[in-house]
Amino acid sequence: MLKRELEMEKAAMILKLLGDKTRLTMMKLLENHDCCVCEFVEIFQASQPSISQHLRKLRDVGIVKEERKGQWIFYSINKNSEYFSFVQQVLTQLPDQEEKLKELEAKGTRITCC
Amino acid sequence: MLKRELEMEKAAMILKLLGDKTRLTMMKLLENHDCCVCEFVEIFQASQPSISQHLRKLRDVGIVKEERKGQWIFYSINKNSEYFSFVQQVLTQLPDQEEKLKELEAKGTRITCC
DNA sequence: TTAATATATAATGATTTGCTTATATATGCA
DNA sequence: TGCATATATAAGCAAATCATTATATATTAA
Repeated sequence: MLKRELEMEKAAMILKLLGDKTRLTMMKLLENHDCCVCEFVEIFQASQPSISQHLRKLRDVGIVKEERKGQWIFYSINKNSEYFSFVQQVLTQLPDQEEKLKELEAKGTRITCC
Repeated sequence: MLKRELEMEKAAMILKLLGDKTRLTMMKLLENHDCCVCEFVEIFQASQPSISQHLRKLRDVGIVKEERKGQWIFYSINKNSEYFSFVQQVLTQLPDQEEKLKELEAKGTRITCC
């Protein structure tokens, strides 16, 4: 019973996090590719702090993880998160966002060094 | 391309709506049963305006519909909504909330007249 | 070591959200 | 008709959210 309440609370919390266009698109992109912060800045044409704060929220609940690679910090989906399958199921229903990465590659701003 | 953007925007909007414990639980309850406003008031131990306002948000985007039955207004999931399958997929992953309705029945406050 | 690049964090402010209180509307019943 | 019940809406307020600006930290390269 406590569990049931808790689960609903947690699910609502995750959905609220995903209920932002920027974060939702980030997650969809991360579904297939690790990305670094500056790529997101470029993709969303947003300020670096804004992107950084969105990523922090996703990281704080553990649905993404970060890994430094030299100068860059790459984000990826945390497959060990207790929310992983829940999140994944939501993402499956979204249109893919490959185009956004293609645009980066076209501009030559995709970070592929590592 | 416009479509892709639009879809993400819409998906985020729906997820934000579902990203509230009260609304999310409402939707899960409605998955299997129509409910009237006073039942929700009882279940959530919330004020009537608060419940009414949550329902309005769900109705405004069309994922629930209302039907007056005498004195009461019953809400149900709108299966014709363009978001129906999206919402349904999310709900499937949540623990069922039958217990909440059982409690109402035990208290004799479940509206079953119609 | 210094400068440049990538990222995070803190502080601030505008907007949004969700509740409360008060009031309006609609239905059923005496 | 008048009253009780069910619901919706409006107004006001506190808390949460999201962007911005400013600053701090970490890495790389000169």
